[in-house]
Amino acid sequence: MKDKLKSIAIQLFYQKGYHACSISNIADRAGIQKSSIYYHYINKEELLYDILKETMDDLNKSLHEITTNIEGTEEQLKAIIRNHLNFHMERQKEVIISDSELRGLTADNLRSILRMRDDYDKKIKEIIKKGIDEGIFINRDPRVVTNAIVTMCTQTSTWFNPLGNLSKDEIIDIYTKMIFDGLKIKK
Amino acid sequence: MKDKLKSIAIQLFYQKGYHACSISNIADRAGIQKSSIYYHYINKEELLYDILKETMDDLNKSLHEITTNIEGTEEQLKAIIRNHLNFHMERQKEVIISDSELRGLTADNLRSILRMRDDYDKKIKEIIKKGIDEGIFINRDPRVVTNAIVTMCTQTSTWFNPLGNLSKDEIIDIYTKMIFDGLKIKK
DNA sequence: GTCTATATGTGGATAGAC
DNA sequence: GTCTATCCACATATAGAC
Repeated sequence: MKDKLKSIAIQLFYQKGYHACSISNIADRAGIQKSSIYYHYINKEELLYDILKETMDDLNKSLHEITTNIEGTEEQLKAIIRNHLNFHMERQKEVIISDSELRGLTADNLRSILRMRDDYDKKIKEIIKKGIDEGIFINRDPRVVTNAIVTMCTQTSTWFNPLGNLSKDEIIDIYTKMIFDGLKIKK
Repeated sequence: MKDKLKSIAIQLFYQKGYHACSISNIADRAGIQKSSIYYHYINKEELLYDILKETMDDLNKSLHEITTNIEGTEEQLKAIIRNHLNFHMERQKEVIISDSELRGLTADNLRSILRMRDDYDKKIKEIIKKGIDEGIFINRDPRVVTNAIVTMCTQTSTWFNPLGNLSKDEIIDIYTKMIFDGLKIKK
């Protein structure tokens, strides 16, 4: 039931927003009384935190896999982009909640999630830096470059349509080429 | 007072989120009773809609200025990117509300805002298409390319720090170069 | 592990005086 | 244009039975 509640909450927090979705809404859909929810979660925030924590954990784990198993700066960055895009197109609801409902967390929980997010971004920034040092990437502020890449990939969660006429792989291909080579035809 | 209420609402909707911010919160900060708000706005949603509408209006106007006053596909796209970035770094609160609180709108109001947003995106897509036809941009799905560019620029609203050590112009410069030429040093 | 019943607060919104 | 007073619905959360 705890898992069921979580997946209902993901659906409803995504659809209506955390504050617009009540404990009753979740209970109704689970077919239990709202008071029964408090057996599984001490309060509403813990339910939100559980979702955010799991999502960030999974994302960070997938990044760790890549940095330990793939060699070469450019290949690493390509794999990271592919992974980030896949993750955000596959788990659209969770990542949209992660991006818009952090204000629903109290201070400690917020800190914990922000630290995970910072760790993730920092690892990518280090790879960009490495590429600049190795002379394969153009020397531009790594913080800004990282933000640009991460945010554009993250936002696929908001517009990607699994039933649309473009597959995830086609989008990954376009994004990768755009990031590495840009828009313009070189003379 | 109506303007004052709007600017307080922008601040609070941004900080706490639309549903987490009550009419009382806004009234308190304005130094009036909550019932007095209903003299200016018929309900809470109209206040949200007023903010979103004005923001989208301003954004669309600025885009129209560019497409009528600037010649050349590449120069137009550069100006659009510069404008979009400037707008999103200058009006961070409003655009973040625009991006996260659409669910607070009822059907008619939502349709109206979405149409404005679609118009905006469509104009950019047309310019990308034109650049492809003219042989200056690489032939990739214009919808995807537009989304990539627009979303990465929009998200500066979430991380740009006006007090940070990078100016808006420096960020615009980096973004423009990344979009047109990518990350990699060409051999 | 889920139920019924309930406490308590606060939400958006309206009526009518000044 | 702002006030006081009030309505009613619904929010989160708890107590205690089954």
